[in-house]
Amino acid sequence: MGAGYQIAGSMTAMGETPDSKYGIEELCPVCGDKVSGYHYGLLTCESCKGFFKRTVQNKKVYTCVAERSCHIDKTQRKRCPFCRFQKCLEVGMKLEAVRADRMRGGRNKFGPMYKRDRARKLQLMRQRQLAAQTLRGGVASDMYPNQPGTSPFANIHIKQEIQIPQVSSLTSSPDSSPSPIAVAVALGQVNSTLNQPASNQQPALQIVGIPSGGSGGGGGGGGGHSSMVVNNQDNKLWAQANSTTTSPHSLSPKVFQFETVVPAGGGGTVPSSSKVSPLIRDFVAAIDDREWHNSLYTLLQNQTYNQCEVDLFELMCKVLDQNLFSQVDWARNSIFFKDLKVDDQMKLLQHSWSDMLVLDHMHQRMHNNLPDETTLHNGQKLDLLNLGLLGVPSLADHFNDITVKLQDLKFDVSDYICIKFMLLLNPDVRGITNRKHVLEGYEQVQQALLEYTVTCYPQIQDKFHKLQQLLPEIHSVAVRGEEHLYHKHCNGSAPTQTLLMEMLHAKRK
DNA sequence: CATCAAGGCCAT
DNA sequence: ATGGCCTTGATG
Repeated sequence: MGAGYQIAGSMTAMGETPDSKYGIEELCPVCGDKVSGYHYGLLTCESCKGFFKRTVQNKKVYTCVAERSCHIDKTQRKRCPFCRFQKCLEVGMKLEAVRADRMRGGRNKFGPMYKRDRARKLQLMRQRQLAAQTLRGGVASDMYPNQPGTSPFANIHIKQEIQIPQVSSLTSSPDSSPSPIAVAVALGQVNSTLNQPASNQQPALQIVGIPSGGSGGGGGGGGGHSSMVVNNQDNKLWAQANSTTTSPHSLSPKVFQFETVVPAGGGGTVPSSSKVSPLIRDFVAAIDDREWHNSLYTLLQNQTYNQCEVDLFELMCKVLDQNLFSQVDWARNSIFFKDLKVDDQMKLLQHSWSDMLVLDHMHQRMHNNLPDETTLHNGQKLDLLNLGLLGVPSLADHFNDITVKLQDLKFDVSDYICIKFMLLLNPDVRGITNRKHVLEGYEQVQQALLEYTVTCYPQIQDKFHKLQQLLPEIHSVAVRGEEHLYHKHCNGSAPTQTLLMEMLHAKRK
């Protein structure tokens, strides 16, 4: 996807590896120049390394005299530092890797990541060589005798950790083909194009709550929401996170904390897991809200770092876009859905994405104390609730209304994930080729949720049907949000070339 | 002891 | 301000 992400040298005559050690020669994802090693999170050239360091260390603030979308390449990289730095962030260079204390030498927490990335690339290269050998009629096993995991098609789905554009993967590639239906791209290649910050690393922000807490009656969502703070320019605050790093004084603003304490005590105790069906247990176990928060954090930080003022609507679209990517990523790894053909997957997603976004926001707000507002690094306030409303402030009442009803029903994480599945696996979507499978999945989840509500919440009369009755309400919020976004888009005031807009368009066809 | 990513230096 | 080359120092 990204512009400079090429592997060369592996296809030369004898399968030799010309210069670089691993036979991997890549171009700097920022400017396309020759890569000199891993710098601040990924392989970049020497000059972009230096540029990134200077910018972050000296807290430089650039402005773009054009449209903030200057093309960056080797010859023009000096012309617009603003866009160059933007691109650095977009491709995933890590602010945290610049040390506030300027300590030299040593290693940081990205070391292991670099190592894994090397291994991944090496394997990719081997696969290519193997494939080339096979094509030429050579005997593959001569070169790589039966090593498990080195078959040509093994490990195609290795999760890529670095070198991935964050959100604007679709917007930032300068010379990519016009618009290869973003959904299909996302579905087909999420592994190589999409990567929310790796989940395995220590998350930049810790979410205390574990997704399982019943939303005890306590005033979780409704009342005074805390604000999370992305803002800080003080060294004192830097020291907060990152204790594993060699140099704990990362230069990036680190403080970004939700006061995330899932209402563990209180009225609603977690239903004992023995009663819960394995299906639901697996669903819940697969939820990764840390990653969700992490990517939100990274995006907000990257988008506002080093900028005086950002277009908040545009920022919101970017966040929604990112959320959408995570939806797709979640879906394509989910039971039932993953067995479908891409065409069917696309149809289901096109039909349910906005509902799922709204539902997800309710979940984040109710179960993870996502605040309604946050202060960005540059001091601007971002209305996070607006994300759940898909940009329509007037939907707030309706949204809160639904939230209250959900709270009354003691809507918990299991309910949430089942409903999400039911939204996704909608057997009524037209044109599904494998409707049977979709219906099967839908009914299994439905059944599981029914049993769950009956066994775990006997005190709530008819919880299952009451939950189901809320679906049209969620849908109406989603529909109005979609319309709003679509109008904004037609005005030209929404970012183009995003998965979000692709989704909006797909439905109108 | 070799590696290699981070910071520093300095001619341009 | 840029970018090529140098020094540093934790890691394995």
